[in-house]
Amino acid sequence: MTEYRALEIQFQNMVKQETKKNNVDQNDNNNHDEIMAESDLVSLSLGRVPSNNVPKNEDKVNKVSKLALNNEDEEFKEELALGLDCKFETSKSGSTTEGLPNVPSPVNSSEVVPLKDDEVVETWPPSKAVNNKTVRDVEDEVAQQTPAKKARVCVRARCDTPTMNDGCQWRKYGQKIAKGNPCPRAYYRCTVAPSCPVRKQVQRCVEDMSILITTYEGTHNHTLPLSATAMASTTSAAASMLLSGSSTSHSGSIPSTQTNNNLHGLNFYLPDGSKPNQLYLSNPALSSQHSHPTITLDLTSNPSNSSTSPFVRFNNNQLPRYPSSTSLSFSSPESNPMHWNSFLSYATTQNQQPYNNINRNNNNLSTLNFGSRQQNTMENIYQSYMQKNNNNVLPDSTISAATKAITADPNFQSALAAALSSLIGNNTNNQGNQTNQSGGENLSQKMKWAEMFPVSASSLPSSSKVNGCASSFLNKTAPANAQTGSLMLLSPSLPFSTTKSASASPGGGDNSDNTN
DNA sequence: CGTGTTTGACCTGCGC
DNA sequence: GCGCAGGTCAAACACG
Repeated sequence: MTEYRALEIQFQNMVKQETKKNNVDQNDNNNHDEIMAESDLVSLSLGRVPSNNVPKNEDKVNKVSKLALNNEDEEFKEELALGLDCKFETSKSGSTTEGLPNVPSPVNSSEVVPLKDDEVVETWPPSKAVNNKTVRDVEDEVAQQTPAKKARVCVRARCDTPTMNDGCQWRKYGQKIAKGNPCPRAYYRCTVAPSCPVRKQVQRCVEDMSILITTYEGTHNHTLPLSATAMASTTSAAASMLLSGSSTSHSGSIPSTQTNNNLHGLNFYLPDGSKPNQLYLSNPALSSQHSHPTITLDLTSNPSNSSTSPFVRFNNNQLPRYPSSTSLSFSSPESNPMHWNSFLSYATTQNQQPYNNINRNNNNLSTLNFGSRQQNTMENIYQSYMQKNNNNVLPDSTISAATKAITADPNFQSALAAALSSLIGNNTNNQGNQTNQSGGENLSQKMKWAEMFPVSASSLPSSSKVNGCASSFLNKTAPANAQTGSLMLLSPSLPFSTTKSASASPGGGDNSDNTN
């Protein structure tokens, strides 16, 4: 532990030094505040590769900083990639890290998504570029990057269409009747790049045919359409979360108590005590996937579990039977995703000031920010929301716990955010499929939202004054909103994606009507 | 004609 | 070694 702490401090010092260097290199002093603020944010870098020739190791350490310094819009489109490069910066004080002794380091957290050997070579050649790493570091990386089986992320969501429209392009290459489920399982391969190893399986749930079970495997090795980033970041973060937990669990060198504290990378700090509370996650979806570490994101509603916060529900009375698998439930107890739609819209509005500050100088930064700086905002949002819905009042302690749960772990934050975006996308999608009145419903929802959370338009930056509410942005296509910043990460999974519907997944055909 | 889907055959891993 | 089930291949087919 002493060595680990020393390394951790050393790493943080390196990050600080590199950040300072970049600040000097970058003559634009206006960027300084945003950069320093950025270090406090939870940032999904989306695998964006800086265009300047930076050595890989330096690149890893400093990717977030460099992201904040890059100003060219075109590079955003060209170099936006997804998968392994979710970067999480802890706060400068290091209190978060100290409080969470086993939180993976930023470097490790970006490298836990499994890869085949050849992919490792492609992405991080084990060459001289890694000369800063100790032998042990390299060994750890190898151990994490080459698990026995690829991690899988299973997404359960209610969906009427044959597949969820996750924004990516898929080609069906097989279909099989699996044992125990009369519904055929379809196999899809990512066709964005010929060599992309990502595959997904789509199958209806045998218990509830309205639930679509989509299982993602692998990591995209190419740039992604903006509309595909939400789901990809979800799966990436979830896989990262899963593997960080499982790899730790399987490590014999770490005392078991510490191992437990870091299980699945989720540590939650409740307000009633200083001791961290571990929420163990139930694990209902393992039946046919024993050979693969699997994490399940449950976007379906489950009325039997509706006693807790609508933010997140966990079955925390049960230890995971399978250490390599995890289940997360993002269900809404009311089964009404429109509430989440409103919620996110408001959150975006509230957060536009910092994002626009960043994006003025850094149009290519996609930042998903549920970080600690926004904690108060998150609480305020939720409490305001609850005040407007008196039939759903929860104790303050529950609200605080839920908020802290969301803000405590960056992996979880990103997974949650993208999962919510997926939920919204499905909901909007269904509306569009049912009738042609989705526009009217959106308008209606916007009005409801404005009623719940009146926001002075003058308080918003000029660039965000379009309709004065971020929900309006949900009705637009992704590229047109490149400046809206963080929630761009959320919008891509919405059904009005800009990918060519002809080559999208089968569900995309149904969704193409919603493009406008 | 190009692209995507279908579907039977084939491959592979695992349990017995 | 055998059988089963999951997963993949690839020729045939459909569609715009």
